[in-house]
Amino acid sequence: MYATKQREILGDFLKKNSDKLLTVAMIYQGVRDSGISKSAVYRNIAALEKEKLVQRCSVEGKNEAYFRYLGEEACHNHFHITCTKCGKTVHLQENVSGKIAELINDTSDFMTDIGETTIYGTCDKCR
Amino acid sequence: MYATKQREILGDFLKKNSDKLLTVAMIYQGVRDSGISKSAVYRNIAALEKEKLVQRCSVEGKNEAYFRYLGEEACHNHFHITCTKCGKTVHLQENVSGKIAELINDTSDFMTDIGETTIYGTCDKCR
DNA sequence: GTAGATGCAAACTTTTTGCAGACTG
DNA sequence: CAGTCTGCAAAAAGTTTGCATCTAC
Repeated sequence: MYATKQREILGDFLKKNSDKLLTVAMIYQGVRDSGISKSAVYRNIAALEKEKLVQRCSVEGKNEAYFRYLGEEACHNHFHITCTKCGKTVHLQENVSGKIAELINDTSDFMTDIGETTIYGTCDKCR
Repeated sequence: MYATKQREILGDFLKKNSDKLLTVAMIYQGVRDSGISKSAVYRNIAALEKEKLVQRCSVEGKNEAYFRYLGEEACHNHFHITCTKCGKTVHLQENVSGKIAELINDTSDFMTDIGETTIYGTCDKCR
């Protein structure tokens, strides 16, 4: 994966908005002035998704794909909680995340994939 | 919401496949012979989603919407775990689910919405 | 009888792809 | 220089909608 100017622009934008859920339209809106095409956004998002640096998710009632940036290394070791009302996302403490994963692994036939999971809820502002 | 024949067909199909993630294409494929149009599938799925009887989710690398049936009352009181490899879904024990929700609520500013959350992992067969 | 559902086809939105030219290493 | 990426525009895929008709209550 070459370090192109477009990729850098996209990466910067994603990092800056890692506490939100973004659609391709939102991303494109935010970076088009820096000079990057919609196809490049699609192609790079797809690449980042394969590398697990970006996570695809869905929002109730919406048909477009939403994405969240998970670029930081540490993000694979803790759960993310997203507000179903406003999309705000926070990182759950790592020790709590581990405890939860353990509980699940012990009481089911599944091995939890923390990085793939998003917990939904309501943030204090939206309550 | 009238109890139409189409709705019944759709409901039966969803119940029968509540341990899988389904796309509209899959659903339509499974019910078209019973006599139900694609629009009716879309419209009814949307209605069921609003009623929280069906949950929208996404699958890595796929752009279409996936759905899971959550029709049973009890399904709102426990987490669901879905295998990222094969889509198989199981219900996590209710007391464990409660414990997890409590942990999250106590260590973050969020109130967990169990019904909205799907935990991802790998099932024993896929490991 | 009336409000609500359906089917069909057309419209729309979102995503993917082919290709020629540009850039990275 | 070779392999990869980009932008554009066209194509494809997935979803929604208008309307006439039919059905549930």
